[in-house]
Amino acid sequence: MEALINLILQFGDLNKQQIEFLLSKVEMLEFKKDDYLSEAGKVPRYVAFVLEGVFRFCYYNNKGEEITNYFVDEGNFVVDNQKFESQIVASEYVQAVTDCKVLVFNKKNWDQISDTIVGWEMMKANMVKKCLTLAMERRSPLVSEDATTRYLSFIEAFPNMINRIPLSYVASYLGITQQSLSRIRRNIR
Amino acid sequence: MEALINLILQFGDLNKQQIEFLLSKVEMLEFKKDDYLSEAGKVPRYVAFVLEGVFRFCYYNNKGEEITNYFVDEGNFVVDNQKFESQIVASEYVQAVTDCKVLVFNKKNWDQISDTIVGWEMMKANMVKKCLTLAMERRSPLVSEDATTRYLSFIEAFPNMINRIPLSYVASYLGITQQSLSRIRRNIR
DNA sequence: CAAAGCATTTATCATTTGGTAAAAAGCGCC
DNA sequence: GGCGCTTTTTACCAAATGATAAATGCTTTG
Repeated sequence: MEALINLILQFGDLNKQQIEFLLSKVEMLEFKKDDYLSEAGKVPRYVAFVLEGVFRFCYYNNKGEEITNYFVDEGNFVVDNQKFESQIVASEYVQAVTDCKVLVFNKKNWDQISDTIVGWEMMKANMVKKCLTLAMERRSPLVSEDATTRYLSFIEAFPNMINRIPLSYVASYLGITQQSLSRIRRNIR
Repeated sequence: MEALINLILQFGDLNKQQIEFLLSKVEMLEFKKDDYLSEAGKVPRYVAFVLEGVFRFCYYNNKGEEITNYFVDEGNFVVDNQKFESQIVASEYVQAVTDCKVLVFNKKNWDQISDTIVGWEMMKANMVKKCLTLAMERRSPLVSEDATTRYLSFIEAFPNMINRIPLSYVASYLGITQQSLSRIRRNIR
């Protein structure tokens, strides 16, 4: 709980009452490895905060290949924000890469927070902005660098994920086949 | 002017007075092809709205290669938002790809708008969110697809830029050499 | 422990892309 | 029109990555 509050307080001040209120709206959930937090074709149900584990965003391209877009681990929010806020069906999956424990807000509770805490909308907007900016900074270099450089910068961006994520997910995040990634790892050693 | 107001009104309502006030804070500037709107190592001076022309974001990697990150054309804001808001030095250049005409807000005026128009902060946050989301959607597919597919989706994302942007910029945006892009164009025909 | 089911690594060859260099095309300028 | 400059296209070979297939390694489970 504390980790969630600490994160939120980086984006604005809340008094004790407001924090109490927030926590009264939260629910703890567990996801087994490979479970979906939200699915393409369905409306996302939760804003989730990761207590334990790793999630990934992924989708399928027109060749039926599964593409991993992004990883999220402990201490961060994981949500298909745009689709959650407007309650429309998602085009991406959010899947547990490991067993996960999360705190979630459902849409009703999430909206009640906006209605109750003055300034919450602004805090929320800044949280979203920060997440998107970070994601952009991490994704952008993936286009222009060669595969080895991309892999090295992946390790830098997600240092404590490397031992918990299947090789194939990392490979698709980097835009290469898993065979290529395996080869790259050999050459690095 | 009207284009600017129309864009802004998509993110919230403003009365006539507020629109007047906004317009009193704006300044028209022209940039010649290759001029910089903002530079790496300098604090961005303006939020700019493009009336005519195309800008690009670019930077230099550790091999001294120039990498184009993004393009912005008529009807859109162009600004290194994060660096502008916090007034810290940028690491990217924003350069005119063609001769450009823009409306700009300097930092002082931009802040005055926040102080004057109730709800402006929220509108601003939503504008930034929208821009970042769009940029993410455009950049992400560039990682996982092959070069030909990337080029085709570039044309789709920026249909009226293709004849105004040097081949080399497009190539670096797509993460390939200009020779490769030239070859790809030949094969498409 | 053995068997089965995944995940990862290797190997081989085809294809794509990069690097270098040079030719061709486009464009402003005198 | 011709000259100089920049941009784009070609060509050639080297290097990186993809596709396919098989081998190895690692877990789970009975």
